[in-house]
Amino acid sequence: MCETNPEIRELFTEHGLRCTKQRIDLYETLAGTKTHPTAEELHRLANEQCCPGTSLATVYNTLEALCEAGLCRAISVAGSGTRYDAVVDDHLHVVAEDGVIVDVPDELSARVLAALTPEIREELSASLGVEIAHVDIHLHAH
Amino acid sequence: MCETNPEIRELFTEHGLRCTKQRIDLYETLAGTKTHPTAEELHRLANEQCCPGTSLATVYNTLEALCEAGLCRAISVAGSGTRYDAVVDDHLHVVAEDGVIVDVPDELSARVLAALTPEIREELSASLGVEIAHVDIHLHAH
DNA sequence: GTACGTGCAAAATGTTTGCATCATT
DNA sequence: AATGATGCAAACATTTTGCACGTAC
Repeated sequence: MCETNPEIRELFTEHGLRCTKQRIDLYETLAGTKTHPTAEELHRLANEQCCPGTSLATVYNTLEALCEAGLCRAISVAGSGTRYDAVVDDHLHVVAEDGVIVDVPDELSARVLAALTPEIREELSASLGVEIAHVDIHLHAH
Repeated sequence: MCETNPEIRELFTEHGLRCTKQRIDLYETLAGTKTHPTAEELHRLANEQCCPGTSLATVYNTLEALCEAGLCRAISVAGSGTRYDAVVDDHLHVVAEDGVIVDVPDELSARVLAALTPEIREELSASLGVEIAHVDIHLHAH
């Protein structure tokens, strides 16, 4: 790892992001984990793995820039801070009682998401005047 | 309003909650709004409407007790704190860009929630080893 | 009377900001 | 060279905690 990946440089440029060492490393670290880390966890991970000296403020700034650019998603669960996910396609999350977040396999996710048909989106648009940009589904386990 | 409602006393007793003036007023205030207030907003509302002197710490304590007892739900949206909802039946929320949360009409909610069939729950249980207690669906508007 | 809830203030936590320096374009 | 990103520390917002007092059971 460590800021050399040309695909990421291209991805960033396409999305109007400047290619700094920190951003690339943070994105690569985030994309390389399945644990939906918090900002603090990502900070720790990145500093251990490749980028010592990266500040927490930069992690927050970078995550915001990535979210704004559409390259990551913030996931918020009551009681366990904000977590981040480099997978931006709609998919379901299972939230364990301790706040740990696990992805639902794509095939199962797709079957649930299929319920949000164009007709339902249209009815939402008609009754509430909103267009749905993306969907967050949390299944709370017990 | 104001701590006289016998139905709420009964509800609390059934759920093992002690019936204090503050808890009853806070619950009644929360149940009487559709705005999914934050703890701060609920604190302000309750102090204006009936219960001056109620402290913010008590609001937090009470909300936690209510959630634990199953009488309210915490809703968390990235970037806009934790909000609370006295409606504990599964239903969808639309999240506006400014963080405001609006309920999706029951009929539409039910049609989406119907996608979480017993078969899908079973597959989740089999593949991830989890039982789903409740579901949070946020439709993000743009 | 005992166990639990409340209010206050202080502390802990999580996130944002201002500013000087540095890197990318 | 100009614009924007970084790191640090301080500020800020939100939530939790300790403790003395009060209330429900």
